[in-house]
Amino acid sequence: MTVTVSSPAERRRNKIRARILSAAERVFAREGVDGLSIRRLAENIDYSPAAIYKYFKSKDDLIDELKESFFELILENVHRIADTSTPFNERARDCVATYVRIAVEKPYHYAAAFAGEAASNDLAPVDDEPGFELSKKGQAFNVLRGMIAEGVENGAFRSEIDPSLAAKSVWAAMHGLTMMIVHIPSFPALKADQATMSREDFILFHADQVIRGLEMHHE
Amino acid sequence: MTVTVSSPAERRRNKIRARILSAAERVFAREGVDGLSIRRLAENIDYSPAAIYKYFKSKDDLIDELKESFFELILENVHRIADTSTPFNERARDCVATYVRIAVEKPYHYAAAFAGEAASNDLAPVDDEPGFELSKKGQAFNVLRGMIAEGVENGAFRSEIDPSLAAKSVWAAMHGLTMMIVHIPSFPALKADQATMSREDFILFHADQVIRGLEMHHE
DNA sequence: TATTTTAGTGAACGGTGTTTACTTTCTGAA
DNA sequence: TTCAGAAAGTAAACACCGTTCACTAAAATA
Repeated sequence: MTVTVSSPAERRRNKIRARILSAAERVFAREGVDGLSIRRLAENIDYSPAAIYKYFKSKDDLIDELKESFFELILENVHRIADTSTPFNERARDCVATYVRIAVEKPYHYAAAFAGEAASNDLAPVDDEPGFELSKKGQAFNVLRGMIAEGVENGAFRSEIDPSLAAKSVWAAMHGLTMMIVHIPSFPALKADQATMSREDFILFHADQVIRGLEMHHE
Repeated sequence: MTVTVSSPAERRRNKIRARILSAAERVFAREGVDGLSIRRLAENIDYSPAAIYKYFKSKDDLIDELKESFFELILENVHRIADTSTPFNERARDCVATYVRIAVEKPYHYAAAFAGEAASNDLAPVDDEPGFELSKKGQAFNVLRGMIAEGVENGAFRSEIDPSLAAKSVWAAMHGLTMMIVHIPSFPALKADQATMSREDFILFHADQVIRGLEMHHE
């Protein structure tokens, strides 16, 4: 059925590319962007430093690929939860909590993804026209926006809420928690303030707090 | 009244230290950590690179001082607002909005302050015993916590709220917005999604949203 | 088989933070 | 005032970094 879409040469090339990426992934996950140098990487895979440049335009390019597949991982997990049929509030909370959880598991990836100047084409455009390649980050944003729109429609959230705007606010709030944990490994425990709540619980607490901001004020 | 607490030599030394810091501040504010190199800095003030090391232990040390005085600036401004007697909700909102506003004015400072591994003694201990030097960041946190405690006491916020915990959540939420703006200069406007709301308005919207999460749920 | 493309390399360029050994200048006590 | 010792300042080197370039060797193509 599938026509031979790749020559042997091409497959060999992709294999080496993948080997470079996987070696890079390994050291990047452990030591971050500063621990990952082209020269070290080349040494690891027994190539000369210059060889890397036959496969990647630059170090930044290489790292961009690591970040993109990291967000692919987040997106997969969030999607899996978003597509279940558990009660709405719980589902929404689990989605945002999962986002934070996975991000925190690879702190260097997450921090790097939100460092530097931003490519400007970085986050989500509103429409995903077919054929228009949307970044994984952008896709994740769209899942969130859809979820909030659902909440507004079914009456869980205040009716005057603009889902696009609210999604940005919610994203920012969860992004902040993630960055805090990434930056302060003991968070939410502080120095003289030993953990009154586990990190897991705090993530849920924060998610609840954020969603509460969207809810109707009834009772 | 004041005894001569500094010798001429000492004053001369401090002057040069200050000159180094101010030159560093200038280029750091414009070009960030990557634009600031010891060698460029030395050139700017007509010293040899090695001379810098007579005044600062390392480049990181130097930058830490820039960050600390940046947070001093934030703290001053937040304090000024926290100490007014405008209505509580408005005051709270203005505090957090001001935090974001000032941070966004010096994006490199803010980003650098929340990059890397965190010194662990970074954020706030709960008690400020006299004689214990609290970082400016820590002091800012304490202002926020006090504010939330006030809200709980006067019935504006839900009574079951733990001010310490809630302060961490609120901080995280505002931190996230700040990071978003710092990272995506056009935020909250996205690519195919042109500004439906100005940045100023969005900051207030987000602040409202966050505070709403703390409020009582009455009608 | 001859030719062109591709994979891979060693050496260099220009940059970085930092240390070391050295000289000069200033300062504080005898 | 002189003189020892501290402090200020430096040139040169060390050990890195990302990247480019001219080059060879190997593989693919015609």
